Amino acid sequence: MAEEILAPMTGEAESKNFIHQFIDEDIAEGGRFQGMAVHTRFPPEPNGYLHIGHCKALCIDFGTAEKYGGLCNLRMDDTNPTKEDVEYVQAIQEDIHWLGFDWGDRFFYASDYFEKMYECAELLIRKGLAYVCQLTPEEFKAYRGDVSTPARCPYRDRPVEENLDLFRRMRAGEFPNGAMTLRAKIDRASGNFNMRDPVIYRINHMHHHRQGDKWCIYPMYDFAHPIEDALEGITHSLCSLEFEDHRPLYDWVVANCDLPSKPRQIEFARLGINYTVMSKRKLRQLVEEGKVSGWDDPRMPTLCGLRRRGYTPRAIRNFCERIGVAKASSTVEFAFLEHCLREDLNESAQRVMAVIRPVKLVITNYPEGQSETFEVENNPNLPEDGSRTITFSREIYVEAEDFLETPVPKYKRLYPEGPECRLKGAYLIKCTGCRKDETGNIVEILATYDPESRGGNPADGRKVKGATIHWVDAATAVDAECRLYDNLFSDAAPDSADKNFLDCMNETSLEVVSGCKVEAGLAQSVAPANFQFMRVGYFCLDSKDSKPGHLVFNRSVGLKDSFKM
RNA sequence: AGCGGGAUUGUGUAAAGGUAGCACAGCGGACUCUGACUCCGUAUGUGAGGGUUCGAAUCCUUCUCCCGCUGCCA
Repeated sequence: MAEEILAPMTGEAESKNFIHQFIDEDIAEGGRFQGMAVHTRFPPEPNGYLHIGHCKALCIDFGTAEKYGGLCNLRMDDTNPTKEDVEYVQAIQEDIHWLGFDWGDRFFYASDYFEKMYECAELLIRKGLAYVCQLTPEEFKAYRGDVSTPARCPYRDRPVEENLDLFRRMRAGEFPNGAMTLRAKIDRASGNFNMRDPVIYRINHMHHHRQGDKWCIYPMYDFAHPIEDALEGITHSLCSLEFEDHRPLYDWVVANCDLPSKPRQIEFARLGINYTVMSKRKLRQLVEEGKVSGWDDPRMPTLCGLRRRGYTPRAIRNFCERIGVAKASSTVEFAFLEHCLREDLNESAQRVMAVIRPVKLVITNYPEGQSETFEVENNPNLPEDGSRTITFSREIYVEAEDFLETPVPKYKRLYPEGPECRLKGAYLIKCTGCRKDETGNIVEILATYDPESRGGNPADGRKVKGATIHWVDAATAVDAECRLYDNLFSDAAPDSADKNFLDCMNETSLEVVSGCKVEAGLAQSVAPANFQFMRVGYFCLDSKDSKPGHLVFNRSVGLKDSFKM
């Protein structure tokens, strides 16, 4: 199963990205990675659900390790108890497994290294490379300086013994939150503000989801991360572009903390998709303010949301691999994600017929009271998926837009005196007219069928000029409610997705259509009959076990996206 | 302004001095029992100027524009 998911869909030659080139150079020159296999890590902070952007990082982290025959660890980067929760730890693991990545037995928590990090901090103090600072947060900000003014700190030259004593008392819980910090002594005048004596430990009297109340001081990311990497023997620590400025600090920690290995940080551009909000903070806001039903709302770009919208692991991973890796920040078109999904679904999804906005069609020359059945294939690309039996009779439902009283140019569907059309898998019909109610709405389409075309094949082999039309039998069809989901911000301009994202989040991204008609057998497989249509021309069952089956609809359906004429 | 990055067609990404290619999106057409898929065709690109070279997206130089950083977040 995993292999199936892992198999690439396209036969494109594997090309080297700039990360591979860096690694090749590292391997070629030997040096600090002498004899080490390439080892990467995926380090999410358990403060939210994984989204499509994380998948890019996942593919890079796991993919790079795989390419070089190395390993990739999964590590919860839980150094700040303020935002973290166990709820997320399990969800993250599930989502990663769903995508088909496997970290084997290499699952770690950064917080399990707290003792070692503390030792590193004491080491820095003893080396005269760290000091306890008692500036209040407000003072700290005021003393930070600016591009032309170096930072100041009156506590910078505190004697080593005093620093050690204070730091130990910080750990012992003698001081309240914010009373003091441990700072690295680096360069108060650096143009890179990360190097201006950065805070490496802060006091936070708070229960940690894993460490409980053992600690009241917590290491900062910049200090903790290189230690985590080094302890796990990571050779290449791949992260996104905004950490570029932090690399000197990463290297400083690695150089000064007497660590077992010297990992290298390499940065790449994070994923941006137009019309899509990727900020974890904002996604959380949507959840907390009830704008969506949860992290797995099908409109969310979270992996669990995409899953409910019908995305497959294969499609998502293929997408992430095909968008490439570079350092230039970029925005991929949402249409490409959809393409990758269609590509996968076209191969794998079982077909079924359903009509979203049904109109009755009466076959006037078909005997009343008669019915018959047809065998139709479930997937033309996958004969092994078998077939199913569908019922046909005098009255059926077709899509409202499959009929036009007066056709537009190139319209190949039903209209009076129009071309012969094929009812998929059943018969050839010709439209003869329609019936309207007093307000002019079309309530019934009238047609005649060719009894000599059972199965959709005319006896004389003539070519069918019209289109093939999907239908469901009126007598046996089951009512369903369809939920048409669009991406969260389909109506928003690409950049406004970020600006007024809550305003952009509106009901247009979800349209509920009742009175849809589906094949009887299909409705039985899920109760209640509740369908989610994606705007890419496929839809899925939103079954209770969260394992949607894909069903191909006869053409693109979408909120703004009815078929082109 | 200081520091760090970046710029190849509408979008993303290749081309390590030698024909600017691929994918998506677009447009046109063919095919088709899904207006899907597939296939064929087509338009659009090396940010700007100088230099080195037989030859530059690639090397040098000047400029322009874009992004990130001034949390006791990650």
